[in-house]
Amino acid sequence: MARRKDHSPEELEALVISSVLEYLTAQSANTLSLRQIAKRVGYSPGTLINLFGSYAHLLLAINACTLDQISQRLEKKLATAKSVDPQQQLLLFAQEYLAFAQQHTYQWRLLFEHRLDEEVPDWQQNRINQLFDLIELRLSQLSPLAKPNELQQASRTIWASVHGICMLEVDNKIFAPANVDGLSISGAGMIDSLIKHYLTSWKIACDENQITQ
Amino acid sequence: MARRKDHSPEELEALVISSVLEYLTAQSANTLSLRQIAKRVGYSPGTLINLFGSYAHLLLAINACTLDQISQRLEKKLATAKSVDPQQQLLLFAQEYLAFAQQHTYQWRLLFEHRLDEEVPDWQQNRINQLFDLIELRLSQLSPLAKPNELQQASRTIWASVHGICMLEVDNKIFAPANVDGLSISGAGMIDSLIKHYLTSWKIACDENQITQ
DNA sequence: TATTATTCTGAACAGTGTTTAGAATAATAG
DNA sequence: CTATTATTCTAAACACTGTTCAGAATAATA
Repeated sequence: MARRKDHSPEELEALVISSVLEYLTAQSANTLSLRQIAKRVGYSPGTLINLFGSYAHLLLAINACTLDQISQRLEKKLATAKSVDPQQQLLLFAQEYLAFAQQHTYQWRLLFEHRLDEEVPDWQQNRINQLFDLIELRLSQLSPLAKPNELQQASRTIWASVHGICMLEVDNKIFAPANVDGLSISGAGMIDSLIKHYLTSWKIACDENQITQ
Repeated sequence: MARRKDHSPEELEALVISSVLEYLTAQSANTLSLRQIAKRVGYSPGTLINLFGSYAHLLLAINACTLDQISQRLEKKLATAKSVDPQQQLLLFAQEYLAFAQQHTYQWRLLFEHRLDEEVPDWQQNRINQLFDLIELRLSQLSPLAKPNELQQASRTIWASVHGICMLEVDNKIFAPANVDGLSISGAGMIDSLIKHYLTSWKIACDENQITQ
């Protein structure tokens, strides 16, 4: 038994990825398995290992795809808001990130649940750094005299915070449907609050810091 | 083979938990298994399942323990800082949370990596709500006229953000040792930045909101 | 002492990711 | 056109996983 060549390696990889992405629209990645995926696309487990290297690397390929999708959406969002002020842009940025997490919950979770034992691959770190750059650019517009390390710290702080809010939101969506006790606190509202308050104070502090020197 | 009764159920449970916690000081929970734990404590896998219900519930028992440890540390920290102002207390609170995450990295990660398919158990939600209450109390001292939903939103926003920063810190610690490119951004610095800027602006906004009504 | 109840385990089961010998086909050479 | 080489793929085996359960070994009780 062998040598079917129904699909080229590239086609098969695309087939696998789209099959997994479809699965992740309805179910968590930890109910998934290599054998299951193999059955789904009509190939043997060994074939998928030949193609991706291992099951862990297959999932990594999914994550690469996810990271691309996120980058694309965020940059597209910013492109439609070139005329609004930097703070508003950062808010749109964060809200778009939250929207992706809400719309592709299981896919988004996989991106952070699945860690290799090795270091984070370069391409992944590059993608992430690219996103940080987008944030830093807006921060420097907001406070033109801010020092590089101030920009770096602020961008990291904001991104980590936004990410934390998204995690809380996504977890609650799955495990605690509709916070019943009185008012429900939405992720969007929290992001609003975070960006607004953090940035207004940060801007003032940066400007003051500049004056005193 | 059977009926040893070397340990009472409570003793065995404690033995298992301490054994796992020790393991987690050096290695991640996803390199662990029920059979491995069973071998480690000298009982059969079935015995541990009889005791905890399932492997997932065994890990849940670990997480219960972790949540207790965290609560205890945070409350102890606050007890030693009764005279400092609320904002400083919140800062200490967050820094202590970060410190725990840094000192018990794998144990802390397990708390969030391991999700049951069922809802979050009541006792876990209660523990978490208790921590939120500690935050809300300080926020209400900081801005005595803030409305309940303002307090709730601010406490959630702060906690989610602090948590996000801790995640970033802990991931980098494992996967990207010592950010090489120029200055390294510390989690402690980010938490400082977050708490300071968010709270100063939040307090002002709450007070202004009160005046206009 | 005989009986009942409890505690525990070994073996089996269905599942997992991964390795590998070799079958089946395609591409190439003579 | 045939023979050889190269490629593609899979089935079977391996070592693991969590979980179930009949039944052995002991404790408690009658």
